Amino acid sequence: MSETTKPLRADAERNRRLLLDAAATAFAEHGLDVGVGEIARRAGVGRGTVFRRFPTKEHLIAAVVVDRMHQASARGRELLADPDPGGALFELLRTMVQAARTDRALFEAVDNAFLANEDIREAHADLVEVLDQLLRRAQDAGAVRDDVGALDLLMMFKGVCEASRPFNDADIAGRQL
Amino acid sequence: MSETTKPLRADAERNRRLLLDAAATAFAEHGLDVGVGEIARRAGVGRGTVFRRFPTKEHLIAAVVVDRMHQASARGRELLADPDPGGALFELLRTMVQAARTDRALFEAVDNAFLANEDIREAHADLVEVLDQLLRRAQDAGAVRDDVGALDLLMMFKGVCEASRPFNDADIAGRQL
DNA sequence: GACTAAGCGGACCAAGCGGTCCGGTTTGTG
DNA sequence: CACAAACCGGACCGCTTGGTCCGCTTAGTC
Repeated sequence: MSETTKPLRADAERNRRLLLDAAATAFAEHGLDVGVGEIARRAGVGRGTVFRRFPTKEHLIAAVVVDRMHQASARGRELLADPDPGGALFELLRTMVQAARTDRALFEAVDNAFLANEDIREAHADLVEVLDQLLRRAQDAGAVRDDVGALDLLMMFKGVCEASRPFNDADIAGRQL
Repeated sequence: MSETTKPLRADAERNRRLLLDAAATAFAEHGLDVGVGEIARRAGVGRGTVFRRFPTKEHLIAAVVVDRMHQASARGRELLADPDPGGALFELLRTMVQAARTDRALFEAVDNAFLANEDIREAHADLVEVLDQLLRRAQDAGAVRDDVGALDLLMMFKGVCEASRPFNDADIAGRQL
């Protein structure tokens, strides 16, 4: 895909992960406005390190988004092997809703940065692809109506997230199918 | 209600309106992070004026939110006289969706500031009340199912906003009823 | 084990922010 | 018309933030 970057040194790679995770939780807790300093502190590295790994704060954000999307795609691919197609699809959606509720700030960021960032588009396309496969499989199994596409799902998904935020149960998603 | 504040001088009142409007459009265009300076510039007043009228930027935001909510309530009250109860309710929802799409930043603000601000709670309660009346009227006329409350509507409303944002048609709202 | 390139941290900088203050101007009242 | 109170604008302040720089440390190779 976009792995044209040469491998980082061991410590660099380690810190990259630390930063990605620290940033993710920081964003989740305090919104996208958390200072770079705070993130660096949480990751246990210096501020300078952040800016060498990610030339700009926006790059950091984008990287986190991409990372999260990859996680979702990966989970989706796992679920492709699940014996119950309908359940598998449902499970992924549940996971995504859950994630979106915690990492809310990130998904706001997606809207803003969508057009601008190549990597995000790529990761997003990948996610849609997996979702699509999962969906078709569920449809072939007769677990889901045939007249919906993956994009419909994704859009609906965002709606559900937004609507369910005030409450604490995630099973509202159930009514949708 | 909360009109315990004594009447402002003519120019002061005028500037207040200018600021409220300028802030609303500024927020809509550039998000809640627009500087106070920018808002002042748009309104054609000095920065100092902003802070005398609204002691804090947050107060400004809250005031804009309240203002917008009042507008919605007012529109709702007008619609109470509409001969077609179902259509009236639907019309208000459409208006709200439309408004929320443009003033998106503001409705995010509601989440954040909800608990904190008295005036917002008040305006919100008022809005819910009108919505409730409109809803009951529509239900009495048999235009809407009986098993939904105003709060259900409001929640659903937010969901619809979020979901429909990427697209340009607002008639997705139609499917909900 | 020594050499070098990559990586590190934190001092440093400029910019922009929200918020304060005060000398001059406007409003409207008697 | 005069006068006080309310209001105005913008210079000013302190603080935080994203981003740069450079002397020192570490990883990996021969």
